[in-house]
Amino acid sequence: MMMAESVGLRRSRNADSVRRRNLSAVLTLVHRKRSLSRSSLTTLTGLNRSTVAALVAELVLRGLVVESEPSTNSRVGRPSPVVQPDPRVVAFAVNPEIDAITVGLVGLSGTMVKRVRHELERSPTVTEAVGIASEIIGQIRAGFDGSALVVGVGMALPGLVRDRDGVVRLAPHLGWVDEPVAGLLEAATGYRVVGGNDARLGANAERLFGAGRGVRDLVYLNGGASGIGGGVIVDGTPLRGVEGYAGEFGHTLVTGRSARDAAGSRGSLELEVTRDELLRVLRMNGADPDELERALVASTSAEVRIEVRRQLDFLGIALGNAVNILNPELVVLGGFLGALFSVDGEYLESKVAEYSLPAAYAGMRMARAQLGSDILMIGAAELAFAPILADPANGGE
Amino acid sequence: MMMAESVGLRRSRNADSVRRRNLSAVLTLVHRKRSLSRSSLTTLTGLNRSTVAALVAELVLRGLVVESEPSTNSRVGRPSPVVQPDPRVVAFAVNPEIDAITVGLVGLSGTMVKRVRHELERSPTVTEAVGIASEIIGQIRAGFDGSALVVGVGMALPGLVRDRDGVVRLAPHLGWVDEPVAGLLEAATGYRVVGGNDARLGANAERLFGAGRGVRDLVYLNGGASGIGGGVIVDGTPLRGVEGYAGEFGHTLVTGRSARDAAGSRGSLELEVTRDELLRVLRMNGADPDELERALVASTSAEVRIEVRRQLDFLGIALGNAVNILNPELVVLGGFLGALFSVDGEYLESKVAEYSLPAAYAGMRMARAQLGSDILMIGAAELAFAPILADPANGGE
DNA sequence: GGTAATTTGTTGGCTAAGCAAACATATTAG
DNA sequence: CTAATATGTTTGCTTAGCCAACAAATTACC
Repeated sequence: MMMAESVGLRRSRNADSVRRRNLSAVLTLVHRKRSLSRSSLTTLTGLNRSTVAALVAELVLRGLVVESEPSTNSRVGRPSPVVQPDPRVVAFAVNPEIDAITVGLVGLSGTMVKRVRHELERSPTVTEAVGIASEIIGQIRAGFDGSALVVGVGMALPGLVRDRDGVVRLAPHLGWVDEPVAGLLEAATGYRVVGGNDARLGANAERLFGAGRGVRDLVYLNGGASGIGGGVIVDGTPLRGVEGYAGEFGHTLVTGRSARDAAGSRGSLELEVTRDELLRVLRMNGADPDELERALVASTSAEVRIEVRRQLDFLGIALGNAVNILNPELVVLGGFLGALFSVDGEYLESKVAEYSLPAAYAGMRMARAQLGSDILMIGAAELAFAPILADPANGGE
Repeated sequence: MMMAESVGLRRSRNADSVRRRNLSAVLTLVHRKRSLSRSSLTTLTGLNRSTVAALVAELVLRGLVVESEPSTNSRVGRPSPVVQPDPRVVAFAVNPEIDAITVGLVGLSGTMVKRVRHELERSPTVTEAVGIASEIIGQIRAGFDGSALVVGVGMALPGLVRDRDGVVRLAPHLGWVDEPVAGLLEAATGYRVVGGNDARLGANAERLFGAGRGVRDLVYLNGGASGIGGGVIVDGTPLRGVEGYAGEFGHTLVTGRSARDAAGSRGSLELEVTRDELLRVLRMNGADPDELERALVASTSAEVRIEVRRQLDFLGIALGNAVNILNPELVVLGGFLGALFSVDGEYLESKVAEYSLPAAYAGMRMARAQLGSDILMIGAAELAFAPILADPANGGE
């Protein structure tokens, strides 16, 4: 059993796994493209016309997709019906933070249906977070007309999350240690709840619907108020590691301090590259990402310019190392790292070039994150959609 | 077509791909285990008895495996025939180095059949390397009795290799730049030739037949005379990156020097952690790995102890970063890095613990590489075996 | 405006391949 | 020597994708 895994065989590969794979392929395509003609499904999957017709029919029967009249502006030939995710299929997304808990309702098309942000006076305990989230979920649920199919709840958690069971091993900013958040919310709501690290979910969201569409190998780094998180997509799949902790770029050592002077700080990326320091040199307190970016771009202060370059130097080291190790096609920068990139992307690129192998650097490009504030909602919902996308016939159980 | 890829669908998933997958699963298991009863194939694959019988029969017919009498010491019940790789199925492995070119003949069971090391006065040009390799291959070929099935040639190359076409982008120690080595050897021998970075092939070999058996996420680092190479296995698959350059840990920045004093060296791992420096403090010139290790362990010199710790400090930083980013289950150290680990593994572990997140470190262990000098031969041959393992029915073309 | 070309949907029969069940066989247990 | 057990072997069943023929809906073009 363990050995079967080691050959790379996931499930049974008996005859009916073919059906499962094909249903999954079709549903996944519809999910990602949001709208698609049946004929393009045929070309994209490489399956026979008649087979695709049968697959789509089954998905319609299961209430996962809807088929509608062909679009008018078509080419020569018989028009092909349009296939879209059934709007009744939804997932909840939950994102607890220091100052708020956000709950969203996301459709199978990857679009936000509803979004509720509950502001907080102080950082919530696990019990509070679960209580508030389940209450909001209950409210939204009460508004359903009965036809909705909720596939589950995905949680974007700011910390180390063991993805097997959604236990938060450590969320320093929330002060959570070894908290079975997913399990608690599951008990409170009755839905299946899956948790994941916020930045890793963001990486996946950017790959599916943002700057990384169609890219199979990318590195995503996000700069937030509480530090730097990241995620890696390898060959189209989010990198997990053994227990789901992969992608912690924030703790990469980027200076020799620790090795040199024992008294110094650890010299990790997220100690050197911080939003707070940018705000300080800009003489601002707290700002939303756009505001920060405008101020950075507008600033003519030498102090600001120097600080930006200092931070870009360190970011360049971390990215250079990442490029050497992972040889990605794309590096996506989100949060205030995106702002830094906007301010002086060329300088950052020159630094990455300096610290990475020419061949690896040559195959790479950089981009800002495209998804805005919905990114974590979409990423979290993706967790909840995953089972049904992988196995549309039995994904519910 | 590109999009089909982005859904994670490799080939066609029509009905006969099931057969391909199952044949591949069986042959891969036989390849890895070397010897296996048919009944254990049934349990390991999860397929039906009769299906496995048919699959094995087809593989026998194609000359890829042999079935033999059941082993005598069996349990209750009808004994099950033993399935093994057909010994006639072989691959050539080629490893050009500064001072020698090694050619090996490796069986489908992953064992060395023959090995020829051709010593050189000076570093070979590409033409020389290809010439020598193809001549040795010709000689070995001449000794075949005609029944041998050569699936191809795998090359372990000390440098950056674009794995799509086996072009060496840069092999600093050999002085090769943008050399289509694989193509040249293919033309010279008529066999299909595939090339890969030596350390990455080593990582795969260790995973299949060495310290990493059964492990799905591992990081491998090898220390050689010419630097430090590495490879990463993610979820059971070697990490490639876009063009196959992933795993270049040697160039990881482990000091802040470059950012601090522009005059200093780059401060990369392989500039700080070197075999030459160990040899220098040991007052040795050139030594085989075992000799170096014995000397290191035996030495009581303070200078040696200090240098070992200095190198372990840097190695600890690089590994700590790697652990944070990749969250591996196992770190395997080969070459003189294995020797360093033997000398003071506990110190290295303490350093890795210091630079990595506790949760990620807790899930990890370290080990020495197990495969000796055959590692590159086995890893390279694996490249040649890959097509036939993936598609036993048509892997030849 | 009518016919041809084109593309796609629909239907019915075919085939590949895994599965299940019944039976056969070779071993150990006692 | 018989029972228990595990596995090989054989036969027919079922699933599901494919193909080919035909139908339908659109554009192209005279």
